[in-house]
Amino acid sequence: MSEKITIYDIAKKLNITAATVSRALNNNPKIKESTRDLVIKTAASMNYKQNKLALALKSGRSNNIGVIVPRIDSNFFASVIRGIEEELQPHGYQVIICQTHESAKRENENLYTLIDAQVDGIIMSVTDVTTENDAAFQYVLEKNVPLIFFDRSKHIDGVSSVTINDFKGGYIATQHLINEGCKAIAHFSGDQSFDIFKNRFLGYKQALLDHGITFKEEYVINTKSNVDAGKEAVSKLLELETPPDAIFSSSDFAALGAIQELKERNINIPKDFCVAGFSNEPFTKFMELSITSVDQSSLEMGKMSAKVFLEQVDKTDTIKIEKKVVLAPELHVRKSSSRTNI
Amino acid sequence: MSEKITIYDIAKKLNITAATVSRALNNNPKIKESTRDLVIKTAASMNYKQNKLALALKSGRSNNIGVIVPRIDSNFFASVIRGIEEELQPHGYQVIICQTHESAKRENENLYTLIDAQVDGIIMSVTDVTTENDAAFQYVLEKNVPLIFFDRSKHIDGVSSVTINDFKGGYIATQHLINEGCKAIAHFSGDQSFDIFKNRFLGYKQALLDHGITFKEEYVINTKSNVDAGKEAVSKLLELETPPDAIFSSSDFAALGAIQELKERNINIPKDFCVAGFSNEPFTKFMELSITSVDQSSLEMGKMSAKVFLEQVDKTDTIKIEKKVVLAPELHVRKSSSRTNI
DNA sequence: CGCTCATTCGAAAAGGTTTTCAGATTAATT
DNA sequence: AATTAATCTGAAAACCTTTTCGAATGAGCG
Repeated sequence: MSEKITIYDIAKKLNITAATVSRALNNNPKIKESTRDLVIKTAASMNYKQNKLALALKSGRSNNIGVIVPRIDSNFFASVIRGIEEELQPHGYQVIICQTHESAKRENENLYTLIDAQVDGIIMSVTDVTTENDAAFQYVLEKNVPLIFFDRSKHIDGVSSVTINDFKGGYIATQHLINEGCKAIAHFSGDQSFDIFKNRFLGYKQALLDHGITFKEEYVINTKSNVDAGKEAVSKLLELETPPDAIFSSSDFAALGAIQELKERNINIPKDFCVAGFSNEPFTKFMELSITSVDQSSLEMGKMSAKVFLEQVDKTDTIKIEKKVVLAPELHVRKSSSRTNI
Repeated sequence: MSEKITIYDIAKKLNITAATVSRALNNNPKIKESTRDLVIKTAASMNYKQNKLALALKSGRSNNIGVIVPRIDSNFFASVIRGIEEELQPHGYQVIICQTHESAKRENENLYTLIDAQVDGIIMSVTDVTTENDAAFQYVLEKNVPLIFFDRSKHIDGVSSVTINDFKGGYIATQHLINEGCKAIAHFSGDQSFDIFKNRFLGYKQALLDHGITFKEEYVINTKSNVDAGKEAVSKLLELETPPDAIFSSSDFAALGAIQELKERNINIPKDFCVAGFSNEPFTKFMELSITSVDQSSLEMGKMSAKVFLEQVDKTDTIKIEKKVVLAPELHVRKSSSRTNI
């Protein structure tokens, strides 16, 4: 167990004071070149390491940043975190992760815990958009800790956000289905209290409108983001008097469920039915019948969130700049909707 | 911006000293019941929050734990991290993540950075098993910081590890293929310098031996863990004089590549050729032709690693207990190898 | 020689908590 | 009533760094 050596130890050895050592090591200009060199050399020889905890206490900055996500074992969130880590690591920040598991209570706890741990910023995708109780968020803002939402965001003054253009995502996916000759396009919508799902829905609607297709309320089904929900939903659709011939799903998992159910019923994809999903989950491209999907450029979203944080962290002004970054979605056309390629 | 209030502020208000406040808040038994209540009450009323950085400096414990993985956007690593976070969060630990991107240099840097940040422990899957240079690891051990390897481990005295029984994983997968009637089973092996891949290979070999099938060197192909590598490898196998009728792949991705290539060549799976992979990646069960795979119980691995850490963190003894936990693998039989179900 | 000014460094406080040692108060015992 | 024991609290050190303020030294100049 190597003894902890401090700047006092160095000072004692050189018959100077700890203050001088500190200044020398921090390149303070008011130190003679010769003493600086001497200090640096002996510090190295004594194997001195700065105590980051003492520095954190003194400066009030922990050099940690908190990231809160519903869960980490989802490709999307993991990719975003990867982007954040890669962008922030060169700046000396460490990334602390928290999971909410879609619980508003956990989300609150995580916020308070991170502030208690004195993180220098928080990047998160919100779990709880419905409640009006912003207390935890206001607490963060009071402490002047930069707060950045990504993907799922909430309208709070002073909070920046990084999202993709979900409206456009919904639009181009739907437009693509129309271009492939689909006439009756259904939609699996997610929880409409989230902006992301609402906007995908609105994009879908607008695309229909722009191409002269009348919107039908019964073609919109609110589904959870899992395979079984997709199966159920498509079953309902097929029971309609005039069933659709395509689905734009807000979720890749629900899209997969729909495809499985359609195959079960011997409906030919994409000849008789097209499907497009959202998120570009890895499995969509691995399937034998690969699934068309809208990519959210998750890695880029993470990096951008980190950049926004870096911009805000040094602004000591109380004038918070609220920045809204919107990334472009990208449609990956695959077999589940490629009639032209057949 | 709410003013930071300290135990001194509470002390002043109550005409007592900060020491008493500290003791009262920490349930020190040598404090009168009445004063304790009073302190707790006024602390709450003044909205006091303990300064974790000061505590960390004083105690030398940061309440952070570092996790180092090659990358986070892989289902396996993300799941393990999820397990770690869920197990440790109730104990007040925060999880800091680092990525190595399979670079030995980055791995070293991460180790030093985490120690500098005074984490209370490190849980990692090693990137660099070949080099003899253990300096960074020794540095961690010198500081008496618990170090736990999961999955990919390295033989270092004093380091605990949590792995699955890869030998058994390879054995049961191969045995399953034999039971399905396969006579000539090939193997996609990973980098043999890693124990995990070597053991899967040995399990494969043993299963052949136990069932009277002669091992053929030319049936073993060293592949990277990606789709294209699997395609290439299976192509080589099919060029052999007596090509195999099954593959046990150490990687799900390579298994997928093999399947794609086999289909391309109109070889019927599983009737004429069976495939089994390793890792139980999500896509293996989503495929139309779902892929048999060995599950690594990643979530459990994470939780177990965290538990081992908790056991070691409070042992102030210098007598380090080196604990080796081996979890049981589980074979998930799916269509790519289920002849009996057809 | 005396003054100013720049340069370089030291003393001490600040950041907030825990903990050891000892002192004070009260209660119990003789 | 006096001594002892038990209980409670205070003072100060310790954790380690940065930073403000000011002091000392020496050079340059009148």
